[in-house]
Amino acid sequence: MYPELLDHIGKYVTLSQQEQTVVCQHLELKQVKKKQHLLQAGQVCQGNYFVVKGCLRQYLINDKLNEQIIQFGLENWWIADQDSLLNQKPSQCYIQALEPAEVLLLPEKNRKILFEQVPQLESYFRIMMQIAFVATQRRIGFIFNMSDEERYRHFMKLYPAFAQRIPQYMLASYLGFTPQFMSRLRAKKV
Amino acid sequence: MYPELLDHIGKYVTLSQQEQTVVCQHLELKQVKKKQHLLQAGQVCQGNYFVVKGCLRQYLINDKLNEQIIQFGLENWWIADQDSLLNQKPSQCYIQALEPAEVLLLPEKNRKILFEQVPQLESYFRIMMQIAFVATQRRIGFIFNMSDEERYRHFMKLYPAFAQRIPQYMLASYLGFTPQFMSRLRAKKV
DNA sequence: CGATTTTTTGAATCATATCAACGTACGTGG
DNA sequence: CCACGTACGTTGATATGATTCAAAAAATCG
Repeated sequence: MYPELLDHIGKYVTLSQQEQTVVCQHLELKQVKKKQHLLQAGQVCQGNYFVVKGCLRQYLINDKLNEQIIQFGLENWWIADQDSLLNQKPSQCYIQALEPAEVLLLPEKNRKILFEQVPQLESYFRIMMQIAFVATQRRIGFIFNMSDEERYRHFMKLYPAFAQRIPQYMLASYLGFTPQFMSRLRAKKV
Repeated sequence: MYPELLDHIGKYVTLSQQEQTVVCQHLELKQVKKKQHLLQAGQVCQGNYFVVKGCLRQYLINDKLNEQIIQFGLENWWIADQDSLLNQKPSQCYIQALEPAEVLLLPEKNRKILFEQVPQLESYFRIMMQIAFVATQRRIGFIFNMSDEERYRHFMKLYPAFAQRIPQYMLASYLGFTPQFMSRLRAKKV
């Protein structure tokens, strides 16, 4: 049984004891080493990963051969390449552990079987997607309506602890500017 | 019966004749005049709108009192403020028709009832959210990895017809730059 | 047709990138 | 456990893409 995940699901839908057991039977617990990849560009994404412990990033390599971070994956959140999953096509991105991590994999083929047995999960995942969509839309709003400096300060205010956890250049990449610029922002008195 | 929507649903899940009828019974057809709003900031979003005909935009007013377009809604696509719907909170944005339009409203309270009667719809909406999420994530990739000019040319190549349908300054807003800059891009020889 | 909305153009300015060099920290093998 | 190499962070000078403000020109609408 995986209490972290079951607790998370419990916030959105109600599962019986038996359903909880069925859910856990369809998952695979994976220990991931720092810097290890769960997904590499070119592969079809195996399924959805629930982060029990640790911190992951999803990124792609752009035309200038720079890494561009699309998203971070933290405790009690899902991470996957939904595009690759939905269309069963090779991914364009990478998912990598930034710290030693523990994740639960819900393999895509198990997902389909599981959703038939526990239909509430369809609802749970619909809500997860809705939340992810809203968050991403909001991020676009920030990108367009705030300067890089504002966005940086906003992020630091919201997630000061998280910023400590990752190298600065990764945060710069996520926020959409260069590490040099970020260094200047930090140097600047507020 | 609303064939456009039923066709669309049919691409993702299978509904019986009777289920199709039930779905349509929970919808409200609305004729929307040009410039009319389906949602105003401060209101709780009424539900999901399926665009049968016409073109809508979802936008917010930023700190500098400029309109920032978050998304367009075209034929055979859904538009709504998911944040407002999910959390039943007042919206921060507007949804407005750019042309005389015809939309189907699935009111939020009907949605819940309907999903119980036709569980495949939960799956259908899960997929809609997943598609929307992927599209928005991809948009962030474009914003970070392409210059404004590249993004403009990319958009024009993908959706030349759509670009004709809306004022330039709205496309500029969607792409994240000023109308003046867009005018200069157009003036420039390719 | 006049009124409003949308697009264009010019000049000045600003935010951020780029390139390059140097400083620091950190983890890995000897 | 130290030393070395690599990864990460800082700083300065210069370049550039995009914004701003202002005004005129063009298109659209009732």
